[in-house]
Amino acid sequence: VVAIVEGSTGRAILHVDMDAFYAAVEVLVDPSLAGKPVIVGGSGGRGVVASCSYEARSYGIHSAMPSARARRLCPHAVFVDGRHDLYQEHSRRLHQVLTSFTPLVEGIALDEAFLDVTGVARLWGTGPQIATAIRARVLAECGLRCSVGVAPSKFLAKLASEAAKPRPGPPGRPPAPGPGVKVVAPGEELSFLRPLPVGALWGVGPATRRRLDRFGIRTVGDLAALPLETLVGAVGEAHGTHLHGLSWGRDSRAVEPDRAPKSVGHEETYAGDHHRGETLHDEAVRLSDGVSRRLRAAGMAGRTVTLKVRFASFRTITRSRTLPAPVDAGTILARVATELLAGVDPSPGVRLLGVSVSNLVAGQAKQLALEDALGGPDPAPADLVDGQGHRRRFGDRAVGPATLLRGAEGLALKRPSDQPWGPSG
DNA sequence: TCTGGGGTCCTAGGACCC
DNA sequence: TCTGGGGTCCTAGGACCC
Repeated sequence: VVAIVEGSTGRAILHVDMDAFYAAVEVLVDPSLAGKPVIVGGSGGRGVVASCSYEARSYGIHSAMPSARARRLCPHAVFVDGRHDLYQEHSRRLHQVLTSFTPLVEGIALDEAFLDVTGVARLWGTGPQIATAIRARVLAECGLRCSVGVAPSKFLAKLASEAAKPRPGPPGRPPAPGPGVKVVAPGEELSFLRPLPVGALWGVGPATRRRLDRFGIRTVGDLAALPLETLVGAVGEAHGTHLHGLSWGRDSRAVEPDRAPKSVGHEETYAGDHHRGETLHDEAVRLSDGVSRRLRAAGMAGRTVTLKVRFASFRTITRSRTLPAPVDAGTILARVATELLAGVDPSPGVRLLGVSVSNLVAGQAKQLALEDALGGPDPAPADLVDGQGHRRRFGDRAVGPATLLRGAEGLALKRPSDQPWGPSG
C-alpha cells in the first residue's frame, strides 16, 4: 500500500482534522465533562452550535444548528460559551507538533491542516506511518484526538480524514471509534470517490447541490458522468471545471504554508434588532477599534473598508470604500465605517453589523493624516461625486467622463467633449 | 429550526486605460 | 466620426468552508 501511495503521482498529502475540537478542549480543561453531551456555542436566543462532542451528536446535534434547537433535542446537554483564545492556544501546540514533521504545513482552520510529507520519507517514513505517528504525538502532547487522511492530493486526503472519524452512537450511548487513519492509494481514487454523495466534495454546498439535483446528480460518480459543458452551464465556468476535475480524482493544488491573510474583520449579531442610527454608529466605532487592534497586532494595513449590515429579514448588504493608501488606525476605520453606515436606513431593524478591512499589505501602514485618507475634512455629500473631491480621494487617474457626468449639478461637465484635458491628459 | 463569526473565492457590471 | 478589445480596479452580492 505504501509503495503505491507514494508511487505514481509522487505526492503524499496528509489532512489532519481534530475530533470535535472546541468541545474536546473544553473536556480537556474540565475532565468532569468527559462522556457527556457538550455543546460549544452561543447559548443566547440567536446562538448556533460551533462544535459539539460525539455524545451530543448522537442526538442529531451538529455544528451550525441553532442552539435553541440543540437544547430541545438534548435538554441535559452541557452548554459552554466558546473561548476562542483557549482554542487558539491549543491550536498553536498542535501546529508545533505538525511542523516538527515537516515545514510544509498549511493550516486551514484552528483544528485542521494539510501536510505534504512527500519529501520527508527518509526522516519519518511513509505517509501512513507519519499519520499514525502524528496521532500518537498529538494525543501525548496535546491530550487531544485527531483523524488523519492520507492520499496523493489535498481533496482526497480531506475526504479520507472524514472517513477516519469516529461515529456517534445511538442516543445516550458512547461513540464508535473510527479507524483514525484512512489511506486512499493511487488507483483507488475513483472507487473511493464514486459512491460518495456530491455534497461531500469541497465546494458543493446547499445551492450547488440543489442545482445538481435537477440533473439527477446524487453521487460523485453521477457527477463524473455529466459532460463538462453541461456542468459548466449549470454552475459556472470556474466552479464547473474545478468540480469536474475533482469528480475524476484530479487535484494538483499544492500545500501552501504561510498564506498571508486577505482580510480582517469583526461582526456581531445582536440579541435584539437595532433601529436607531446613533446606536449603530457607536457599534461601528467599537467594531472598527477591534479590527484596528488586530490589524496592528498582525503588522498589517488595508485599503478597503467594508461595512456589512444584516436586517431583521436576514437580507444582507455590504457597502465598501477603497482608500488611496493602506490604513490601520481605528480613527480612520471608524470614520469610513460610519460614513458608509450613514447611507443605510436602519429603520427595518438591524440584527448584525460588521466591519472588515481587505486589500491588505504587510508591514507598517504608511500613516496618512485623516484628511489625506478620506479626501478632505468632513466632506459634504456632493464632495463625494464632484470631480475635485473624487480626484482628491482617488487620484487624477480616477476621474473620467462618467465620474464628471454623475457629479453634482453645476460642478460637473455635461458631455465628454467638454473635457478640459486633452487625449493624453 | 429562524439561522454565529471567522474567513476565502468567484462573478458581473461599470469605469477606465492603452 | 465612430468604434474595439484586452486588462485592471472597484463595488456588490453570493456560495462556501470550519
